[in-house]
Amino acid sequence: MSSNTLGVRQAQKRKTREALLDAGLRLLEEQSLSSLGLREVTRVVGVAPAAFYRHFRDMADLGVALVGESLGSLHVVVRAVLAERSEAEEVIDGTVEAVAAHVELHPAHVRFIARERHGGVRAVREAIGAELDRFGDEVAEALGAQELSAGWSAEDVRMLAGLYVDHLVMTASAFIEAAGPEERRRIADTARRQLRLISLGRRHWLDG
Amino acid sequence: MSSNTLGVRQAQKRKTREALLDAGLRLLEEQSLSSLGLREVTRVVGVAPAAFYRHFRDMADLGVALVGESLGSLHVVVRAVLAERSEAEEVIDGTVEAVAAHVELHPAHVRFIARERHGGVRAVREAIGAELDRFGDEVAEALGAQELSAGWSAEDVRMLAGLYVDHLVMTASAFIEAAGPEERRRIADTARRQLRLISLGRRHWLDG
DNA sequence: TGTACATCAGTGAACGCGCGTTCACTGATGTAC
DNA sequence: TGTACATCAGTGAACGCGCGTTCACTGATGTAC
Repeated sequence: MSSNTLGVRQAQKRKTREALLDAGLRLLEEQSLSSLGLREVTRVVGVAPAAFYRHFRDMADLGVALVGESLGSLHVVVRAVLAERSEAEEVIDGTVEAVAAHVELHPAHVRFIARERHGGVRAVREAIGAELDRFGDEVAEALGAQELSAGWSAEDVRMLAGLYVDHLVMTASAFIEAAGPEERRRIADTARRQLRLISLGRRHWLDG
Repeated sequence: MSSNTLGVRQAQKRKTREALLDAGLRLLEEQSLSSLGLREVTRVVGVAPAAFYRHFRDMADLGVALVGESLGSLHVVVRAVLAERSEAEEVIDGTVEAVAAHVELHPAHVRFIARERHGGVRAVREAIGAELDRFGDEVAEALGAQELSAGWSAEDVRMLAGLYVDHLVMTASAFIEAAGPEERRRIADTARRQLRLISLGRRHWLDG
């Protein structure tokens, strides 16, 4: 076995682990983590219940692993949006489109985060909270580097970043529950106007 | 039995029903509705499991009843805040204080709403969503009547109202998870500044 | 006021079922020489 | 390359347990006269 290829055994183990995570995520579309059963998950994957313990201590442990996976994919979106260097209006449109596209592409991930952010499993709640804080820090850093933030205190920049992150999560959650294209359009439209209003508040912060 | 007093039988039934709701709410501080058991609830109340069916079809039914109870108490707070007629800055301080006080007074109600808003039980999710929409309508009506909203379209007023309601829910959820007085102060401070920024955006909406 | 009957909230036993966890095991993969 | 032994992901049977739901019931409350 070479140093950069996994042995057959490790590769198979990783495959099973990912199958368990996928099955869990799928089953969580219709229930909460605190009611998801170990046997349910292993049944979907097609392994014996006891095999679960080779990968996770319990369902909370699997949940924490799902947090990393779910928010990792969102990280990419946020970074892409922050890298934008165009006009404010375009940035807003781009952000809302990126969020809509992300929800379309990874609905189960987004639903999981929305559902468990305040869910019944403390370890998972805390993992999501910590990860969203890191998002906030990242956004704050990007905002701080912009001309518009000249003269702002670090605290105020972080407060604005928090508002953006919260708004992003609210919007993503709204998209998830949208019944059809008509409702999605309405949600996107409202989100854009809210971002515009926040953007206006930002521009007048120092002379307000 | 007079027309405005309940018979003994009805009074006792209502008492049991309320005991079931209270027990459910209490147990939901540490888990989600989709994992809350009927036997758990009846055990806390001290009645036979089968007695549950005299009051609710199933746990989802009990959950929907809790939505009314939980958001009913918040309604009072919102109305009080909206009735304020003082300076913008005072209104903001008053709002944040009212939210903090409400969370202090009814933590279980607030936690329930935060947890189940995107939780695993559709009927409850929808009941919460509908009720929050009604909050939005109510706030929009109050905002629309203010001078600052002259020249605004109804849609824009509703959009702003939605932003306020979402922010209120986010702030209440943050208070719930706060570890101590220090963190609560930080959350209140951030919430005030965010409301101030939104308020600025509002003032410049038409000339933006 | 008293009596006879109706209502119905809550009981308690029973049911079949799926749960999480344990355990000794198997057999393919990995390692040492 | 071949052999002997070690590792360990996944097995399958077993366990005790609490679950939701049903049912005929009891006895206090309510109603009609």
